[in-house]
Amino acid sequence: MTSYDVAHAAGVSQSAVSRVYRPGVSVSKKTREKVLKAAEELGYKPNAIARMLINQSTGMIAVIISSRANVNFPEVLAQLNKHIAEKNKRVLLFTLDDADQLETVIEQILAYQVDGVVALTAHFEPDSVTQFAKHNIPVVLYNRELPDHSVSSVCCNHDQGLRLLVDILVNHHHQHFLIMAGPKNSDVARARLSGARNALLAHGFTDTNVVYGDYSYDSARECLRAYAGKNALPTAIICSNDTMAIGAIDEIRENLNLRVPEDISVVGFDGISASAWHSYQLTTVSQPTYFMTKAAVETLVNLIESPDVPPETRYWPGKLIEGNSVATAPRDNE
Amino acid sequence: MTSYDVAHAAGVSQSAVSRVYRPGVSVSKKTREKVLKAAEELGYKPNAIARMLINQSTGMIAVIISSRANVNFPEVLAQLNKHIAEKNKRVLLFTLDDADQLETVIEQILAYQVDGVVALTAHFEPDSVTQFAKHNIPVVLYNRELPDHSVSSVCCNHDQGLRLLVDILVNHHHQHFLIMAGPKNSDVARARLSGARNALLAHGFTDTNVVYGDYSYDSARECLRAYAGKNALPTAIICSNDTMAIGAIDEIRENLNLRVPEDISVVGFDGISASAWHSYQLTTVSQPTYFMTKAAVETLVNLIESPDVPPETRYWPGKLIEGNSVATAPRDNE
DNA sequence: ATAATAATTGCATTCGAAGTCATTCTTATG
DNA sequence: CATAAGAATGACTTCGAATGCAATTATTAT
Repeated sequence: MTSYDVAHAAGVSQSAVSRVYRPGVSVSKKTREKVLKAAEELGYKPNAIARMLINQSTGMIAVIISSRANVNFPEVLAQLNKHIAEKNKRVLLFTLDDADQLETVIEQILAYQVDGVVALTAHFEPDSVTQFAKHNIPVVLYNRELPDHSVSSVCCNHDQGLRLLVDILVNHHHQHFLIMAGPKNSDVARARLSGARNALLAHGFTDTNVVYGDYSYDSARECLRAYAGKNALPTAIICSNDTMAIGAIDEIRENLNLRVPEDISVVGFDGISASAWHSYQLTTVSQPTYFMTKAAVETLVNLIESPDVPPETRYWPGKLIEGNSVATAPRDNE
Repeated sequence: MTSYDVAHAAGVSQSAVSRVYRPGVSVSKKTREKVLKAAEELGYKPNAIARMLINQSTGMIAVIISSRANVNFPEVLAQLNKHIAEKNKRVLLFTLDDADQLETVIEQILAYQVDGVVALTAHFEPDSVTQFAKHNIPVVLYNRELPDHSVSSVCCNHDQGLRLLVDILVNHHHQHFLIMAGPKNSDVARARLSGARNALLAHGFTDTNVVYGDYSYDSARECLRAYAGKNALPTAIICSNDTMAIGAIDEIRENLNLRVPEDISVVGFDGISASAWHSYQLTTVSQPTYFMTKAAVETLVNLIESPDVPPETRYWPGKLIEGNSVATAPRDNE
C-alpha cells in the first residue's frame, strides 16, 4: 500500500496524500477526508523508510551496549528508550563486546544513517568519536568521559558519591580500609577507585590497599578470601558496586565468621534493589538514572538540532542511601 | 557521500559502484579496485536506508519490551540482540507499557517496515497479531502463547518446571502449601500458577491457598505478612519467581522468626543470580534463556524467509537448581 | 461583477542504491 | 584470425514519500 494507491482510490494526486500526513501543510478539508477514508480502507500507513530517504533523517538513535550486562543496564536501557520515544525517535540497538568488533559496529551505525549515538560501552576509543564527528553524527557518552572532553558526556559524579560514603566511614572512626575495585578496563570502575582514593586522601589516609574484582558476587568473595588469607583485616570495605559489596558481606559472615556491620563495615555503589534486602541493608549511593538518561537524551537531541553546540560534560550527584552496613569501628586490638 | 560521488571520483558509473558492494555480482578486478580506492578516500559507506527502500526489506526486527523490567529481561534482551545481530539484522526497540499505547506502537512498527517482531510484553492481544498478519509481518511471542496457537511462540515449560519443584517438596513430605503467584495480568505468572496447581493436583492436593504479589521483593513480604496474620502457616511456599521467594525468605526469618528451610521450605523460579547467594541458596528452576532466545530468533528468521511455515510453539524445559531452601517438612503439630 | 489575493492542487523531481537490459569489451576456440 | 560465448559496463528505471513550482480554484475586497 503506497501513497499512489491511496491517491488513486481517493481520486487525488500522490502529493495530496503526502500532504495529508505532513503537519502544517495546507490541504482542504474535503481532500483530507477523501484521503483519510481511502487510507483507512486500504490500511495505508506512510512508509517510514521512504520518508527517511527524502528527509535525510531517520529518527533513529543508535544505542551501543555491551552484553556483559552491568547490573543497572536494564534500567538504563529501558529509561533511555522511553526518553528517546518521547522525543519521537527510535532506538536501534548495537552490541559491542570486544574492541575488535568496533570497526564493524561503527560501519553499520554509519550505514544506518542514525541521527545520533548513545554509547554505554567501554570499548569506545577517541578514534571512534572522530569517525562519527567526520560524518556529523552527534555522540553522547554515558558514564564515560574522554580525557580531552571532546564529546558530550553524562556521568554520575563518582568522586562525590564516594566522598559521601567515605565521610560516613570516617565519622564512624574507621581507620583501616580496603577498596574493592571493579575491572581495570572499566572507566566507571576506575573513576570509583580514584574517587575512593581521593576521598580517603582528603582525610589523610594514604596507601589504602586495593583488591580487584570484576563487579560480580563471586569475584568479590574470591578476592576478599585471598586478601584475608594474607593480610590483616580492614574495619571497612569500600566496594565499587553493590553486587560486590553483597559478596563481601556474605564472605565476611560465612567464611571469616565475623559480623557486618559490628566487626566490619561495608559500603557499595549503585543502589540496586537487592541492596535494600533485609539480609544486606547496604549503605550505598544510588545513581540518578532517571535524570541521567533524560539528560543524555536531551543533550543528544540538542546536538542533533544544533550541531554547533560545544560538547558538554554533565555530572549528576549520587544519592546516599543509609542502610545498616556501617557501624562504629571496633576498638583497635593492637 | 553517495555512490554517484564515488562513481565520479573513480571514473565509472553508479551501477559499477553499487555492484562492488553487492556480493556475487560480476565486476572486473580493475573496476573493483578503482571503486574501493575512491570509496576509501571519500569515506563512502552504502546508505542502508536507500538499500532498504529498493530491497523491500529493512533488516530490522522490532523488539517490544515493557519497561517495568522483569528481572531477567536484560539478559533476554542482550541475548536476543546478539542472536539477531548474528543473522545480520538489527533490533529496533519499542516500549509498550499500557494497553492504550498498543495502537500507536503497532502503527509505528508497521511504518518502519520491520522484517519481523519479537514480543516480550504482556499487552499484546490476538487483534495485534492479526494486524501484523495483515501486513505479512511475522511475529514470535516470547514466553507467551495465544489460546489458539495462531502465532509462533517460544516458551519456557512452566508446567514441567513446577512439577520438578513440587515433586521435590512432596518428596520431602510437605503437605501444607502456599502458592505465591505473580500479577494476575501476566501470562507467565498465570502459567506458573496453573503449573503449580496442576503439579499439586497430581499428588492429590486440591484447594491450595494462593496469594498474589507483583513479582517484587516488597510485595512478597507484604502478602506473606498479610497471609500469616490470618492463616495457619504452610510448610512450603511455591513462589512464582525468585525475587518473591527471596522476599518470602526474608519475611519468614525477620518477622515470623522461623528458619528456612528447617521450618518452612521455599522454592522460586527463574534462576536469577541472587538466588545462589549464600543468604538464600534457593532451590529454583532456571529458564534456558540462551536456547530460548536463539530459538525465537531462528523461528522468526524462518518465518521471514518462508512466510508459509505454519505457526509453531516451542517449549523449553527449565533446569532444576537445587539449593538449600527445601528440607523435610516439620512433623505436624496437630 | 471584477480584480486581487490567498488557498489548493498536481506535475515533476529528489533522496541513494539496485537491478534490467542493451551494449561493449574479453577471452577462448576452431 | 574470425567468431561465438561470456564477462563487464553504463544508461535508465525503480522503490515511496516529500516538496518547489506553476497552475488552478476559492475567497475576499472593491
